[in-house]
Amino acid sequence: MQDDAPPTRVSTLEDVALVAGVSRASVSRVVNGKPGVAAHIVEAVTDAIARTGYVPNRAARSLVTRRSDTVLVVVSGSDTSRAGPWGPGELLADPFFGRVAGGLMSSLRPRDIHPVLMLAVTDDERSRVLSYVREGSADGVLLVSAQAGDPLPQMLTDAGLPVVLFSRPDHPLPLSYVDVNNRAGGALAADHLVARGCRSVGIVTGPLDIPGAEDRLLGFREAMARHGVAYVPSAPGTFSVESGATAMEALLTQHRVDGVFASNDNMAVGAILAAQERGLSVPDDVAVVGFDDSTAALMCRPTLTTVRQPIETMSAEMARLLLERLDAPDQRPSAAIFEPVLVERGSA
Amino acid sequence: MQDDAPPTRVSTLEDVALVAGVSRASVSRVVNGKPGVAAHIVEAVTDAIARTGYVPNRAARSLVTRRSDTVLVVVSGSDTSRAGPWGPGELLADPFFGRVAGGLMSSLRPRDIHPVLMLAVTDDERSRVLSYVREGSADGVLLVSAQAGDPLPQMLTDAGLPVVLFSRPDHPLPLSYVDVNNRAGGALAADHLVARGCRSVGIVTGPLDIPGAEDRLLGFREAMARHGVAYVPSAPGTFSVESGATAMEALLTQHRVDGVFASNDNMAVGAILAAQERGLSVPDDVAVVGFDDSTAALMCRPTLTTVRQPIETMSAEMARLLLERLDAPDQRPSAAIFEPVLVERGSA
DNA sequence: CTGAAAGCGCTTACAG
DNA sequence: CTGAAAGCGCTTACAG
Repeated sequence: MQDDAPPTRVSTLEDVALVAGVSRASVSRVVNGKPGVAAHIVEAVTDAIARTGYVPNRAARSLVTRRSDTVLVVVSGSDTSRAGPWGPGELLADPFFGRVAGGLMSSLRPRDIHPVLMLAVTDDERSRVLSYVREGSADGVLLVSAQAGDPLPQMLTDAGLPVVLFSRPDHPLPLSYVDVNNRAGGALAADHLVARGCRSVGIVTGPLDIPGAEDRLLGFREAMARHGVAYVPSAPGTFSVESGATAMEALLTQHRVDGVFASNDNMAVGAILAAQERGLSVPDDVAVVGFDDSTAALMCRPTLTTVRQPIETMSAEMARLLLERLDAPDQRPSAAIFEPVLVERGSA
Repeated sequence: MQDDAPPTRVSTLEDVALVAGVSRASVSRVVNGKPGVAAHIVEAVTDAIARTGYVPNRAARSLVTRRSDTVLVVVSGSDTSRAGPWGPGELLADPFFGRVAGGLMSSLRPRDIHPVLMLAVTDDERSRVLSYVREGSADGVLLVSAQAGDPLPQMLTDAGLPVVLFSRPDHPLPLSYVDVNNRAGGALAADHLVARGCRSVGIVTGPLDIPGAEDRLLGFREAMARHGVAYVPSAPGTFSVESGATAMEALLTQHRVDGVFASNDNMAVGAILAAQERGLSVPDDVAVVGFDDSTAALMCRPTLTTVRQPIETMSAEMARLLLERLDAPDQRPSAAIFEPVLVERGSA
C-alpha cells in the first residue's frame, strides 16, 4: 500500500459544519457531548465527522477553555543522583519510578489526561516546572521527590499551583500527598523479627533527612521497645545495594546481629549478599526484612521477606487527588496514608 | 509567608506591549529572539517582561505555529503484559524503560521539547496514539515496543507520522530506528564462553518472534560454528527471571551444559539461581553470560558477565533522529546501530 | 526596523 | 434548540 498523498490539510470544525449543513456552534456542542441538541443535528454532525475524519485541535480548544488536560509528572533528584554507572538515566532506572508511572496512568487515562515527564535536578529545571504550568501547558503537577530538602514543594505551593506529592514533605506545607504508614511498616518488621526468635536485632536505615526513612526507623525502634528491647543498633545507608552491604557488615562485626531490617529492598539485597559473603546463612544465621516489595525481592536468594508498599495503588490515588483538586480548586489539601503489609518469603 | 492573593490573571503579550510602549509584533519578535530588532526596543521589552512576569501561552503559540514542541513516547506491550504480580505498572517496572526515558530526555531537554507518556496495549489505546498526534498535541512519536507483531509501527507509517522506534521493526517498514547489533552481541557471548574453556554450551533465548531475540540466537550460533561447534542446544524464555530459571534447568538436565548465554540479564539471573539451587557453582561448574547490563547485573552473586547495550546512548540518539526528522520532514528514514561490548564480571 | 491587521481553530455568552 | 459573533493569545505576511 503506497501512501504518497501529500499530508492533506486536516479538517476543522468549520469543514464539519459545512458538510453537516449546520453552524460551528452546533458541531462544537455535539463534539463535546453537550445536552439539548436535536437528534437530527447530532446525526448529521456525527456523520460529517466520520466522513471528514475530523479531530479537534487541542491547542485551539485549550486556548479558550484554559485547560490543557495535561499534568506534569516531575521526578526530583539531587545533583549527585544524575551521574552514576548507568549515566543520566540512572535516577529513573529504579523500577520504583516505572511502577509509579503505571499507577498514575491508570487514574489519568480514564479521564483522558496526559502526563508529561520532567526531571528536576538543577535550579534551572525547577523553575522550568513553574513556567511550564504558568504557560498553560499543564493543569497541575505530580511530584515524586527522591531528594531531601527539596525546594520544589515549597516553590509550588508558594506559586499556588495544584500539586500532589508522593511522600510526606519534609516540613509541613499546605499540599496534598500520599504516603505509606512508614512507622507501622517499621513496626511490622520488628514484630516479625522478634516473632521469629531473633535476639540481637539491627537496622539499616535510609538517609535520615528523608521523612519516610526516619519514620521507618522510629516505628522499628518503638516496636522493639514494646518487646522490651531498649537499644537497637543502626547503620546508615543510601537506599542503594552497595550501601546496604556496607551497613550490614558494620552491623555484623560490631553487633553480631541475628536479625536486620533494611529500610528498602535494594539495601536488603545488599545485606543478604554481605551476610552470605561472610559465610553466614540467611535466614538461619541472620534474618533480613526489606521494605517496598520491589522487583528485586524475587531476584535474590533467599527471596526477600519484606514490608509491602502498594506503589501502584498509592500513585493512582495521587493522580486522583490532583484531578479532584483541579475540579474543585478551593478544596483543602488532604493526605492519603496507606497501610503496609508484611510479605513473608525466604529471608526472614 | 501568606499568599492568599487571588490567582491574578496571568499577563499576556498585549500587557507587555503596553508596558513597553511597543507593538505586540515587536514583543513577539524579542520573545522569540528574532533578529533585526533595535536595541532600545529589545531592552524595553525585556524590561517589561521582567516586570510583568510574562510567560507566553503555549496553546496560543501552538495554534499558529502548528508545532506542539511535544513528542509522544509510547510503550507498547501485549495484553498479557499488563496484569502481573505488580499490577498494571508491571510493564513499566522493568528498569529498561526508566533508562530509555532518561536517554530520551537528555536529547529532548536542550531543545525544550517535552515527552508525554502513553501506554499502548489495547486497540483503543493504539488509535489514541494516532489521534493525539492528529489533534496537534504532539509532533511525532517515539515508540518502544515490547511486543511481537505490534501493529503500531505499521499504523504510524501508514498515517505518515514522524516516528522512530527502539529496535528494528519485525518486518521492513520505511521508518527510522535505533538498535544494538544483536548478532555481534551473541557472537561476543559465544567467543567469551569458548575462550573460558566451556565445552558444552547452550543458550536461553528470548521470544523468537522478536527480531532482537532471534538475532542474538543467530549471532551466537554463527560464532559457535566458527569455533567448530555445529550444534547449540537452546531453551526458550520470555525475558523474565523465572523463565530463565526454567530454561536453565532444561539445559542442565538435558544437555549438561557448562556455559550458557541468556538473551537478557533477567533470564541470566534466573539461570544463575537455578544452577545454584542444584548445587552447581557459577562460574566454575557452569558459566553464565547475560545481555543488557541492567541494574540486575550487580544485584546477583556472582555478579553478571554480560553484553552491554548502551541504552541511554541509544535512546538519546532515537530522540535526536526524531528531532532531525521534524526539522526536515522529507528526509529518508535511517537506522542507527550500536556495537555492544562484553562486560566481564564474576559469572563467566 | 516597526506596527496594524488578519488569522490559527476552537468555545461560549447572547439573541432569537 | 440553533446560529452569528466575539474572543482566547499568539505569529506573520504586508506596508511603510
